Amino acid sequence: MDTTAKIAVIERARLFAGLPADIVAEGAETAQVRVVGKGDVVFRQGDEASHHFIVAWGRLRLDQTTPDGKNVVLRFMGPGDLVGSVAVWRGVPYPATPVAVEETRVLVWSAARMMELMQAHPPLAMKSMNMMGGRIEELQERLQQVATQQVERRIAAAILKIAGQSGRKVDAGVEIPFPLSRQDLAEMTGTTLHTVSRTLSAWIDEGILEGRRSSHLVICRPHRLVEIAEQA
Amino acid sequence: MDTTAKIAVIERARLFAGLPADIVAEGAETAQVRVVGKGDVVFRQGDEASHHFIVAWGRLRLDQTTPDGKNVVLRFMGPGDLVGSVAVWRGVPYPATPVAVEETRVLVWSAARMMELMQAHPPLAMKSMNMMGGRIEELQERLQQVATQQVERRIAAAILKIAGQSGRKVDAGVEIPFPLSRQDLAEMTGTTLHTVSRTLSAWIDEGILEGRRSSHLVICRPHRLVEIAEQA
DNA sequence: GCCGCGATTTGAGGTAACGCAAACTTTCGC
DNA sequence: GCGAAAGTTTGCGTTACCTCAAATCGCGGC
Repeated sequence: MDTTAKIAVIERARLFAGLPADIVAEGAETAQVRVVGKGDVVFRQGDEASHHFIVAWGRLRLDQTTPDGKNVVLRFMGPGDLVGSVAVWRGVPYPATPVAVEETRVLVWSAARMMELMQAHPPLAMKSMNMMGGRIEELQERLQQVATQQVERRIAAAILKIAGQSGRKVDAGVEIPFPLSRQDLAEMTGTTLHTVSRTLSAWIDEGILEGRRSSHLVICRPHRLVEIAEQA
Repeated sequence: MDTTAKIAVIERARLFAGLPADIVAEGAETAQVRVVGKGDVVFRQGDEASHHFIVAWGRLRLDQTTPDGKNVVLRFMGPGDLVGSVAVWRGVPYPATPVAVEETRVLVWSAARMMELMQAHPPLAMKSMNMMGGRIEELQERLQQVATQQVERRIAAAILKIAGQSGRKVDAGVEIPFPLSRQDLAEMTGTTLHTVSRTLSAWIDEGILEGRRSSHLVICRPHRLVEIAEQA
């Protein structure tokens, strides 16, 4: 990937979006590129946090494993998303593991290099705070959902959120363009894959979804899903 | 409260901790003070985010209300904690309501004034990012707890977290020095006050806690609570 | 094209926790 | 100091969801 391609990626990333061309170019020049194969990890939970990453192409699933072996999916990340920065700033080990759910390319900066960029260009730091704020809001919303809503609503909300981030219009409705297993949805919503499977089966019977035994889900009736997600 | 007193407060606040005296003094001079009576709010969820706050004395409970009327306690905040900043930076309405659980004093900065401070003193922005990162980690941990652990463990973890933040040693053990209702604990852990009451009753019978029908909880056997919070 | 393994579906039974309800106790306003 | 209101305890029936179990399907490897 040459600098021109990197600039194209970075411009779309929220961290650099709207900033002057010279800052974008400087960011692009100092970035390395890394290819992460499907199923491979960018880094592992517990590793010392030494680099910042931005997703260029592809899709990552951010997993957090508990001491007793359970797994939680914190979020899915796509092009433009920032990975690892929180741990780098705080000087703590990465708290989760990003796994590629399809072949993915990431841009990489060392902690020191990104620190230089930020100190040279305060707007970068402001954008970064803005993005961290977005994460906080998202986490607060999910905490509220898991704490107060029943499983069916949480699953609906999770699917809608992913569709909103990554969905693509196809003739049957909105497609989620990467493999999203029942297990993934279960670990996003704090339930079991059995319950997810039952719930999706019911929705497929009602014509809300398509994708039985298939890894590419299609939402046929998004409005109905929204109703379920918001039902009292 | 005069500037000297404000400086004393700000020095202990994580946002200013360890920074040169002149920055601290400048922060103190530009801060207003506001008294918030027990049960009163600093601002309301949905208000336009116009000011940053730091708790000087007292204790706040950060509540988030859902469209269908349920309530979640996002966190308790004490001296040194930053309130409202995330929403100000993002330019979105405050996403939650801080309620004083005892008489509380807060320092107040307008959005513009804090922006000036941050731009004049980059270390302030770095500290702020650091604190936001802490919030993210905390929220991820709680999400994981609510999503994977059963109620008893979550209640134990919530009590331990509050004790760690605000607990005071007394001869019977560690006391939580502000009123913490069963309802509060229920809304922190995503359960009902009935379940919290039953659980605490059992723990009081076992001698782990004291504080039946009293608003000041005392943890007599913290180690036992840790075991419960970590049990497989 | 066939086989084996992982993902999904579906069933049956159990249970943790909820929802409702009522009694009781402490706190707070007057 | 008294009464009302708020917070807490406790019992009981219900249920949403989990756990265990088995059948089925689809995909990748050979």
